[in-house]
Amino acid sequence: MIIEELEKISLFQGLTREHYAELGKIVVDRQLQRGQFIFYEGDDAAGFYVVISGRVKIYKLSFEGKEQILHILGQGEPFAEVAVFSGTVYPANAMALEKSRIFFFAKDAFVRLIGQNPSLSMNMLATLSLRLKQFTHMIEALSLKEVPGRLAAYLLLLSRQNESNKSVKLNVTKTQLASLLGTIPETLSRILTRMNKQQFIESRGAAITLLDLDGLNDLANGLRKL
Amino acid sequence: MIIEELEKISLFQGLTREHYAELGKIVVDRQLQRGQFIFYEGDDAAGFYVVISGRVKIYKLSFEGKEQILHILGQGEPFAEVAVFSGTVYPANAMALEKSRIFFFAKDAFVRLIGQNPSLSMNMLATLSLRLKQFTHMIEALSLKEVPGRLAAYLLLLSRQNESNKSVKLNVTKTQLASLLGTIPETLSRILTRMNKQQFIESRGAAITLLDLDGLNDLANGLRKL
DNA sequence: CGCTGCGTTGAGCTTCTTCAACGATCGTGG
DNA sequence: CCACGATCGTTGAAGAAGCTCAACGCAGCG
Repeated sequence: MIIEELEKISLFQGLTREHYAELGKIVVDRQLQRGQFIFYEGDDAAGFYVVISGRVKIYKLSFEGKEQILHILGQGEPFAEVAVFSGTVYPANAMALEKSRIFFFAKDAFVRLIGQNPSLSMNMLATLSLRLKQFTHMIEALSLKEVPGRLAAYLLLLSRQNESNKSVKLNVTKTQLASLLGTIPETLSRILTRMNKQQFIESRGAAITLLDLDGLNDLANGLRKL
Repeated sequence: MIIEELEKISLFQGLTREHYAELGKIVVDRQLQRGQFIFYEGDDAAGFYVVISGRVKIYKLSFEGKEQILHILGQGEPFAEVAVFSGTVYPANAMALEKSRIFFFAKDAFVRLIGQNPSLSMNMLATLSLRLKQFTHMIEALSLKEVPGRLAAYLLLLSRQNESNKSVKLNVTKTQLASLLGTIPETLSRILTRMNKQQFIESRGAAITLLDLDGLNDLANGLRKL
């Protein structure tokens, strides 16, 4: 049961049967309620996690309580890997967005495994690099784009992933989307309204149809304003 | 000459004599003028670099020309490592801030080395993790802190590094600092003035004395406003 | 059935940017 | 070595973008 789940995790692709067995020995299987905390920023970092089912958010909080979501992770995605290789505490908070199942891997046991398995370490390097790239885009968006541009970029990203090009279904609440885009629900709501009025999109609840891909692209690149 | 430089690079600590020789074979030694470009965002990523002397900035540009500096790198620090493990193009621009010397390592040759050397791969994992943590702080700052808070956090960071606790010397121009903090020179200048007037700091050019560490800490954490 | 969280809208305000002007400084070529 | 241009840094006035606060409808869930 556990081994089967391990084999589905892309981070663990290319491992030998023995290594799966090793992983199986050190893994801790956890069930989470919706809204349950996994760790808080500053907690001692004992290891990292992989989402088996459900969804998890990684986020920071300001003193006033404003939230910035760094990631929303789904099936097969690892999180808190940073804790394994650098630093002794988690640099952000983690919470289950829905009923979820996650695997925990203790730091030291995992480091031993990775030292013996070049393929595992290459996978981990690729994972970390990917995250760095994502953060690069997030920093760019926060610093160089206004909220309409960030939203447009996000919608286009979704449409590229979904393949059903012009129709997109938000997989997070609008409040969470606001937090992911570095803004607040009120602002997001207003901008969605404006995008509707100006025929960039047509949104009904979580279902959004992209009416003007070129226009959205211009918004995302700062070539046009709302 | 080259081998000696390689031995000083912390990313390469713990390697055998043979591996240094290998690295020496694949390294490309480059001299850069102040202001010289190293690569542009979107360029084909052939490998990564290490700064031997001088300083290099990694940055993004908006369509309107506003710049966000992601990193400023000095002696011994690697950059563009992401290019090696994920993606085919550089995700940002790189330019020498001063006369600099850098080493270039081609992607494929380096990947071969890393596959054979667990110590090298652990070093690389640690490096990437550190960068991720730095980016986490940057995202937090951009999204959750106002400019005075970002500046206070930056000054405190410098003072912690320098050990000469309360006296800090900016190692970048104020224009660059503004870009690093996600703002513009005018705003930074105004805030420095206010911090002076309110006795948080005393600044003369690039030399800044931190007069009220607790106050700066409060600013950095959003407990107090300027 | 009531409660809680989500989403929307309006009014007012804060923060930051833009645009403009100007002095200081730095580096370079004459 | 000086003079010049370019960059850097500062300050003011005006404007834009986004946030806060408040109110309210709505849906989902216990």
